[in-house]
Amino acid sequence: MGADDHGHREYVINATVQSASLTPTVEDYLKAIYRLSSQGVVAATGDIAGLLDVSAPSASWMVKRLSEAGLIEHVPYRGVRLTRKGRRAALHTLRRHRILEVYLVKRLGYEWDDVHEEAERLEHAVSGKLIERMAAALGDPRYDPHGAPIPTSEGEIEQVDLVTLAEAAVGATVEFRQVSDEDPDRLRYLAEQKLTPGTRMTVLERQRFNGTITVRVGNATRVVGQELAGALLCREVAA
Amino acid sequence: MGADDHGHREYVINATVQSASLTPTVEDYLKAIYRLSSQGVVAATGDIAGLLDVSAPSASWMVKRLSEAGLIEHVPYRGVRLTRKGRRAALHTLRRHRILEVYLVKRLGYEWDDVHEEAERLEHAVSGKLIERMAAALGDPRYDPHGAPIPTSEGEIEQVDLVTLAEAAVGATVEFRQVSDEDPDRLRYLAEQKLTPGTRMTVLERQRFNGTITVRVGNATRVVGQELAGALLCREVAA
DNA sequence: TCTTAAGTTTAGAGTAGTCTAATAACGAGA
DNA sequence: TCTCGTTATTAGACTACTCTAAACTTAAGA
Repeated sequence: MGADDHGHREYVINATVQSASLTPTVEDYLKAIYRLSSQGVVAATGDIAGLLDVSAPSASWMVKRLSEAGLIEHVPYRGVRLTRKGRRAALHTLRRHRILEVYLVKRLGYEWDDVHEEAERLEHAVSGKLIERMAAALGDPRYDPHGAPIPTSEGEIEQVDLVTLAEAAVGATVEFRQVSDEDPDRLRYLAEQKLTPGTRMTVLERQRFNGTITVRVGNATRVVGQELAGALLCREVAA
Repeated sequence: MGADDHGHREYVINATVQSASLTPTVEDYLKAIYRLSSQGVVAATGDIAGLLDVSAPSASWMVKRLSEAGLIEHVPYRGVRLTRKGRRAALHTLRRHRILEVYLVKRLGYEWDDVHEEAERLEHAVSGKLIERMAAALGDPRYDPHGAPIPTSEGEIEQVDLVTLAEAAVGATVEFRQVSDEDPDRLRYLAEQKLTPGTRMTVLERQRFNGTITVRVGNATRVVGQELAGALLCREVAA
């Protein structure tokens, strides 16, 4: 060692990771990688950079560190995948984030379009004790305000196959289950339209070229644009 | 410039400070300086280092930066004093800390000996909006669980002259008003002894050499050691 | 007034990130 | 198989802190 100084100085990550604190930055990277590799797909360094809004070299540098720490597996120029340790850490942070979101909505009068940013900061600062107290006070919720499943404190997460409304077959009845918490405008729009998780819709028609979808909600008929339809995660329902 | 490079590289603090985020570290330093210079006394660099458990050079370096940012006035080798801007920032953080402490106790079942550490981390992460929601939910509390006054959102703080029980005159009746939140053991002991802020005590006797104080609380007589007595901040009461 | 101890600051280096610019590797089409 | 565009990584610098060791100030005692 010592001879191979590749530009950035080298240091070993100090985390034992058991639950010994990862830095907020590391937690954010792990969450991003988790999101990108939902189906076991490898995440590209560039996608990580894009999601976290950092430069590609920054992401590349962090990937190296994470890999050295045993939190991810990295095949240079190929991509990245969470190890069991990394996945555990990511789900740990995700649990915090989602419990916080529920708490802010249910106990402090936040709107569902307004909780993401706050939770994003708090998830790195709350103790495990506080999160479990919040969870208990809320009756151990299983979903966050946007319908996303909350990992258990043991690190398990419900895995349901959802399709976007954009993908649903004409004639199918689906239940709107989940939407990303990251776009406040979209969330406000959905709230205005009374389109919240749990709503059942029947796909009546799909427009050929603009991708617009017509659905029946209750007795009303509604037209959903392509972009929005692609963001609404739904479960196919028998009837 | 450029020629006078005194070891540490130079950079200008980027904070406009209006309410633009100071780093957590800066907030901690300002809080420490506020505590040390309660009565307008200058705070020594070494005391700041001691309170924050950092080395003297670290404190000295930060003092320089804080001074450049207009948050403190620094006379080298003499000491440090908060500017109006610095005081505002310190009280801002203190408000967050104390609101959080009340919230944790009243809404999440925390014990008063257990809130300091949690609040210490959260105070840097919560938004102003969240703090004001918590404050409103609590009915705008004026004191934290340890009796410390909570600065208003405008940055005003109640200034009451308190004496420690150790200083109270024999024969005097005092009301226990406030105790530091930083020593969990002491707080647990006080809770066990049912000695909480609001308790009235009459000083019956002060032992000559060990400083032990005998007080009457209600109908009971209690002996309070010197160290503990020095930590109990009291208000002198007429009767 | 001189010396010395205590306390403060400077010197210089390390850590965990950030960035831009330059280089290297991959993979798709000719 | 070669070339070229895209993507990834390395090079090197900067920030906001941390530290130890050394130098400097101040205040107090002889």
